[in-house]
Amino acid sequence: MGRRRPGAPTLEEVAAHARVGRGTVSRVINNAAGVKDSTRRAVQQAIEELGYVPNLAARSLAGRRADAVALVMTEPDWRQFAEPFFSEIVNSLGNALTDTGMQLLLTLVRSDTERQRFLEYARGGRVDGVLLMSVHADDPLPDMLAEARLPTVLLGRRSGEEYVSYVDADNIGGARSAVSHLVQRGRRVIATITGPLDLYAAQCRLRGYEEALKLAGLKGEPTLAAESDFTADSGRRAMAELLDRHPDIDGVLAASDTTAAGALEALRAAGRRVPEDVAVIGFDDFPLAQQTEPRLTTVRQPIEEIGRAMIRLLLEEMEEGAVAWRHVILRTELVVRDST
Amino acid sequence: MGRRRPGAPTLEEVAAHARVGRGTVSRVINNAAGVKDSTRRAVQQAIEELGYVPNLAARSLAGRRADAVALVMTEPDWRQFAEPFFSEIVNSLGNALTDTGMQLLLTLVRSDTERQRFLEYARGGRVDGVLLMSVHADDPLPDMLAEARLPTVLLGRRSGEEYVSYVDADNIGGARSAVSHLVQRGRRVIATITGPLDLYAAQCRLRGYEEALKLAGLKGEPTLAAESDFTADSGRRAMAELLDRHPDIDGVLAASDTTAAGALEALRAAGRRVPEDVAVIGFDDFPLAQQTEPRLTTVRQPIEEIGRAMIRLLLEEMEEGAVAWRHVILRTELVVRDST
DNA sequence: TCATGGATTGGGAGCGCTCCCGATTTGTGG
DNA sequence: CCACAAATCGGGAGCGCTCCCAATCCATGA
Repeated sequence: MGRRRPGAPTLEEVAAHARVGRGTVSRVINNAAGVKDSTRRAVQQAIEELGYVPNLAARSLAGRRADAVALVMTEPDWRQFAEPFFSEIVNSLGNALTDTGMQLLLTLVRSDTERQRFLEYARGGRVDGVLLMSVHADDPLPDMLAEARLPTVLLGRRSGEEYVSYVDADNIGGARSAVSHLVQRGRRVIATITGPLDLYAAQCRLRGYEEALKLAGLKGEPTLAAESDFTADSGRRAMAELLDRHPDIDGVLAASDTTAAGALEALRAAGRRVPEDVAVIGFDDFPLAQQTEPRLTTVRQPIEEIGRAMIRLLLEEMEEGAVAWRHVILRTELVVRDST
Repeated sequence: MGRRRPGAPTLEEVAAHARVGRGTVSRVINNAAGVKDSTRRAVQQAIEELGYVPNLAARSLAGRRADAVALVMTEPDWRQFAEPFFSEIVNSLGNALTDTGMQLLLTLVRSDTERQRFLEYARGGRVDGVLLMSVHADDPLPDMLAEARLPTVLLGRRSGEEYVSYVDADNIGGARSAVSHLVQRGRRVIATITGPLDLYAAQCRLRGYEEALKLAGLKGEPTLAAESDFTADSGRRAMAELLDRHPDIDGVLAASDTTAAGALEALRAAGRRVPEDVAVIGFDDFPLAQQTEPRLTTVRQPIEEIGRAMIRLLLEEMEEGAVAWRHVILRTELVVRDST
């Protein structure tokens, strides 16, 4: 099954063709120093003429490196995958990786079989490091990777006691400042639409919400919180439910911009004006936040910085061999627009 | 950069530990026949005890195979990536690949640099085959892969004269039967919201629409067609535009369910009842089609079959070394629900 | 009991590349 | 023109596995 085309030129053939040694060709294709300019050109010409492409398996084997990192989505529910957060993150990781010469491979782990297969793939040395996103509290994969001594960086953490390296946004602080802003705007009955609460990030945002209420001397009732799964649809439903329970709501913090967009629709359907009757704040600051009507006030997550930080941590860990875990928490920022 | 943990046990060490030869261990880990049961068990125990994991680079090098296929998204516009079509397809490909033991790697090609890097990766033998989705008419990647003799299968084709292997749905037939159904329902002013017309699939659906109109003796004006990019938002806009141009529209064929959902909203906003005033048909039959109000009549694309067919073609091509191109066109089916 | 042939098994010969050290070439100053 | 160091270069020694053939084992039937 799947033999490679035979007769692909090898490094040795290039060397013969250019009348130099193997080492020299190797130096040239790896852009290493210590090759006379004239020689380098001769080799490059030979490569050109033969249409030589290095065999990456051989390179991996000899060099003990794969020059690739995997981005793993552990999400049995595929809907998640289609959310903008995902594509934004992939984008920023791609950018951050561009000049390292490494390939970014996305991998999907939807079942135990697939988890096992990925583990074999990773432990088999096909990737130098692993990036994990949307890790739920009970996901064992990070531990398995850590045990295998594979450089690993999580996007977000599974709990407050996470040890595996991670990059996270300051969810508590972001939510807190959002709610404080609502309070400053004179809102008194402030509800929240949370994300799925088995995600630590969602818990943190809820915590920030509660803290800010307490700080403002407002009482936070459990009935002022409704859970969503980050989709617009669930946001719509949650908002309708909240309005049902508390018709006097005048402020809402949503778990994401997408959710907030759903909430806006529900509010419109219920005949509430935004922001006059109800002020709404989203979370993420995706492009979407500027396309809603009215444009969303939201808590900006520095996606680009998150991507860069993840890659930086991963490279560091690869460098020194996964002997320590590093954590980075990035500041969030309130972006005030028209919905508050 | 990125040395693998040293001291990982090798096949040779396992052999020594189990007091057998290298070949025997190889046979065991590859589940090959011709090993006595008792020997097999002994080897398995040794593997267990040493925590042995095969080095995939070495396996690739010696076996001239990668046991992985890449799914490439060539889409400079990331929004596309977040559409349900993508996750559905990935899902079905994942299923189809499950029992081949191969890894599915998603790769993103957003720029020329990335295209080049991917090409090196693929030609370097890191994957045995390539699946390409959402290929636009002017995408050179399929040709480059074909030239490199890499087994390749497209999802959809770039034009009517596509030669590279592909799996496609019968877009013309699907659109035609959808419009015929509208005609049967007594509709006379039938519009269409097309997909981006640089996608051949979108052209075909438009063609099917036109053919059916002609068949029914209705005249099709260019102003009865509006272009979208498959998103709900563009569907909404296109529908509003169509209503503007032809207030007497009583039937619409949308380019996808997502687009149709947008169209439904625009119709509602314009005060039209569906299906009483205007009948709407989507395309794809995603779960979404059953969640709209009213539930969508739509043209079902057999996603699961498409995934299976793509994998089958790819495996065949890998088997025989990309000496021929194969094409499969899958039948589509009208699913009648409440919007017509 | 002993050939006979199929079932197992061992291990040599690579796969194509990187690493690295010793050899060769080149350049420099006296 | 020569000694000596620096800049280049060549190629042996693997990396860990699969392939495959020769060697060994074993059950059978005459």
